Amino acid sequence: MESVDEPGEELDFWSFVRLANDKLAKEHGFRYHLATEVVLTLNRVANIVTYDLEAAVHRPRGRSWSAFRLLFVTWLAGPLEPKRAAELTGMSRAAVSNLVKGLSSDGVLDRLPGTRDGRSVRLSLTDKGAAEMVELFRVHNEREQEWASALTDAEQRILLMLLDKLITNRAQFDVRGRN
Amino acid sequence: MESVDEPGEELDFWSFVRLANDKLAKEHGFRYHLATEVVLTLNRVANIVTYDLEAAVHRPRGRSWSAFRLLFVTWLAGPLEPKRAAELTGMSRAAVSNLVKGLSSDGVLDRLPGTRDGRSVRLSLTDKGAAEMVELFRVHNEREQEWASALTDAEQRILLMLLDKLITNRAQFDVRGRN
DNA sequence: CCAAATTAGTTAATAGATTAACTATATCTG
DNA sequence: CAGATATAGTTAATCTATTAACTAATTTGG
Repeated sequence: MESVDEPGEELDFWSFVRLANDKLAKEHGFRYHLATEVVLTLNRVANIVTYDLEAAVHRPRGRSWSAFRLLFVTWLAGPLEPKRAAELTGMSRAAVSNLVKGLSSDGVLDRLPGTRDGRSVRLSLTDKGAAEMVELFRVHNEREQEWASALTDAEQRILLMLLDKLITNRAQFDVRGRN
Repeated sequence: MESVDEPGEELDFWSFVRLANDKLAKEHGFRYHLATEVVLTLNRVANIVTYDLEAAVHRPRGRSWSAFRLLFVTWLAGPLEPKRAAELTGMSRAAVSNLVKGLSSDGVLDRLPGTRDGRSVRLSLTDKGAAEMVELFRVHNEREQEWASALTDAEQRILLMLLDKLITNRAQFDVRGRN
C-alpha cells in the first residue's frame, strides 16, 4: 500500500493513470474517467513512439521529425503546394515555409513557382531527396514494424478502425484545428 | 481517378494515408505498410485531440497544454519531486523547472525544499491551484468525453488494451526515451 | 574516509513552432 | 470593372521545449 502523504513514491506513468482515475472518481466525483484514460494513454503512446522514431532514426541522420514528415508527404503526394503539405503533415504553413528553406538549401527539395496561380509554389523532391527518402524510410519502416509487431495484424486493424472512428466523429462538434 | 501528375489535388490526410500505402507497396516495395498506417494514424489522432483540448479548454483560460499536464499530475500525485513530474508528464526536467517558475509566481503551485535530501524539491498545488484544477478539469473532462463518446465503452476499453499492449512491448527492443 | 561518480535541479544556448502581420495575387460583387 | 474580400506564402515576434553545461548534494568503493 502507498502511504497517504507520499502517493507519488512508486509511480510510473501507468500506475499514475490508475491512481488518477481513482482519485478523480472517488475524491472529486468526476464522471468520465474512461475518457480521461483514453486521452492520457493516446497521448502518451503517440509521444513515446514518435520520440523513439525521431531519436533512433531521424536525428542521427540529420533530420528532425518535422522535416521527415514534410519530405514524406512530398515524396508520396508531391509535387504539391505548401498549403497542402501543411494540411497533410498537420503543421502550420509558416512551419512548412521555414523547413523548406533548410531542405532546399540542403538540395533535397525543389521549390518552383506554380503554374496555374501567380501566388502558388510547387514543392517536389530532388533526385537526391528521393534517394535519401528511400534509404531513410527503409530504416524508419523497420523501426515502425518493431513497434507495430507488438500487435497482431488483426489487432492493428482494430486499432486503426477505432482511431478512425474516434476522429471521424469530430464533425459532430466544434473541433479546434489549426488555421 | 486521380491524375498521375497531380496526385495531391484532392487529398486530405486520410486519403493520403491510403495513397501512401499504395505507393510504398507498389512503387517502392516496402513491406510494413500496416505498421506505417498505425504510426501515422496514431500520431495524427493524438495531435488533433491534443490541439483541440488545448485550444478549446486551456489556452482560453491562460494555461498551455504543458502547464495543464504539470498541474494535473501535481494535483493527483502531489506533492512530488520535479524529476517525477517530468517522468509522469513525459517532458524534460528543464521544462518542468521553467514551468514551475511561472506557475508558482501565478500562485497556483508551491515549490518547497524536500525533507529527505538536500537537493530535492517538493511541488504541490496551493489552495488556489487546487481550486483552479477542479474547475479546469471539469471543462477538460467534458471535452474529453465529447471525443471519447465516438466510441462505446467497450470500444474504449479495447483501444486502451491495444495501446497498452503496443507500449508494453517496448522492453523488447532498445527504445529511445528522454533523459 | 576521501576522491570519483552519480543524481536533482537550474541555467544557457539553441532550435523549432506558433500566431500575427504583411505582401502579392485572385476572386467576388454591386 | 473597381473596390472589398479572401487566399498563398513569407516574415517577424514570441514562446516553448530541448540538450548540454553547470552547481550542489549524495553515494560509492578503494
